[in-house]
Amino acid sequence: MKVSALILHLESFIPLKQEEKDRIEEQFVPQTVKRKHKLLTAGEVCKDYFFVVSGCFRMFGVDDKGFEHNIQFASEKDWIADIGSFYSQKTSQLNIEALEPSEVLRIPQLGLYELFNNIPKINRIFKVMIEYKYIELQNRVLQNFSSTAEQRYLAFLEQYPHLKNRLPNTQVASYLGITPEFLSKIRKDLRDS
Amino acid sequence: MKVSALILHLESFIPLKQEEKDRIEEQFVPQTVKRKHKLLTAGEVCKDYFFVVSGCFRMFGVDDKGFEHNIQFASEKDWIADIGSFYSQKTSQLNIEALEPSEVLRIPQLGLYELFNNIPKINRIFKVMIEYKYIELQNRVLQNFSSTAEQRYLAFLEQYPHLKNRLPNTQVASYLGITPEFLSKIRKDLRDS
DNA sequence: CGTCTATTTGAATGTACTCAAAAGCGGTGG
DNA sequence: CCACCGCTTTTGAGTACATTCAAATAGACG
Repeated sequence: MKVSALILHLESFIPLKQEEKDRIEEQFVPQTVKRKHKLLTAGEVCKDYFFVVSGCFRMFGVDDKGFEHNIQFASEKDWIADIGSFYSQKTSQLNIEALEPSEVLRIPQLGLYELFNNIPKINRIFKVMIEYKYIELQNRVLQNFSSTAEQRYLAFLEQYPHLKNRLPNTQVASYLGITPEFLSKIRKDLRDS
Repeated sequence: MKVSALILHLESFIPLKQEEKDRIEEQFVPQTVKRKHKLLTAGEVCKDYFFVVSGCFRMFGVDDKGFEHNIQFASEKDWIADIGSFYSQKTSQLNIEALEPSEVLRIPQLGLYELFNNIPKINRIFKVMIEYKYIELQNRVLQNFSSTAEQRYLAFLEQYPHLKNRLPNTQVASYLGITPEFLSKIRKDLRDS
C-alpha cells in the first residue's frame, strides 16, 4: 500500500492519531510516473507537492545557453516541488523529471492547505522538513565555494551512497556543477591514484 | 523601542492578538553589538536565534586553507542563526559577525520552543520565513552554476541594493565566491564599458 | 597623524570548459 | 541471437575564466 510509506515517514517526525492519518490519506493521490516523464515543466505553475514512494527524480533549471543544471535529486521517502512556485502560484523556471520508473503521492495546493489549517502537527512537520532541506542547501553552497570539483564529487558519494550506482554520471556532473567530460577525468584520476 | 520592529515584522505575516504580542516580547532580549563582534563563533553551539533591528551581519565558514566564505548577510528586519546547530545543539562550523555597530533581539532556544508550543501562529510564521530563505538559497545555487562572476555580481547589486554601498568589496567577493582581486577587475571592466 | 585594512594592477598559473571524435553499453526489433 | 540505435563515457588538444602572489595606492578609523 503506497500511502503507508507516507504515514510511516510522517510519524518518524511526530506520532499521529488515527483520525489525523485518515484525513491525511484522503488528500493524497497515488500516481505512477514513467522514466523521463515530467511532474513539472518550466513555464507552468507548480500546483502539487509530491512525496516519492519509489523511484527517483531530478529537479533542474535550464540556462540561457540551453544547459541543464540539477538542483536536487529526490528518491524514496523524499518530497519534491518547486516551493517558490507552489506557494506563490507564479510560473516556475524549474522542471521535475523522473530518472527511473517511479511512484509518487500527489497532494494539490488546496489539499495541503486543508491539512495545514486543520492539523497543526502537519505545519510543524513541514517546518522541520524544510529546515533540514535548508541546512543541506546551505552546506552545498559552502562546499561549492570552498572545495574543488573532485572534493565535491567525493563528498557527494559519501552523502548519497544510495544514489551513486543509480544515476548516470551526466546527471551527477550536472548536480556538481561541472561538465560530464570533466567528471570523467576526475573519475580516471581517482582510479589511477 | 526595539521590540516594536519585531512585532511589526511578525504582523506582516499574520496579525497577532495583544496577549500573543506580550508573550512574544517577554522572550526576547535586546542586545547591542559592536562592529566585528561575533554572535556565534565556530566550535560553539548556536544557542540563540537573532532578529536584526539595525546594523548588518555576515555568516561565514572557514575552509581548510583558512579562507572565509560568506554564506549570507542579514540586515534590518532579518533573522540570523545557524539553524543546523540551533536545532541539533551540535557545535557549529559557522561564524556570525557584525559588519556594522548593530542592535539585535536575542531569543534563546527554550524561549523559542515556548513560543512554538504556545502560539501556533509563530510556527507558521517561522515556516514561511524559512521557505523564503530556502527559495533564495536555491536561486543562488542555480545562479552559481549557470552564470559568470560578472553576471552574479550584477545580480547581487540588483537583489540587494540596500547593501551595495554598505559592504566592503572583500565581503561581497566572499559572498560571490570569488577573490577580491577578481571582483576589482570585474568592477573595472564594468566602468570601462 | 599613523596604522590597519581595502582596493587596484599586473604577470604567471591552474582549474575547469569547449569542441571533436572514438569507444562502450544497453535495449529493441528483426 | 545478432545488428543496430541512442545515449553515456572516455580521451585529447586548445582555450577561457578565475586564482595566486606581489606590490603599489588609496581610504578609514582611532
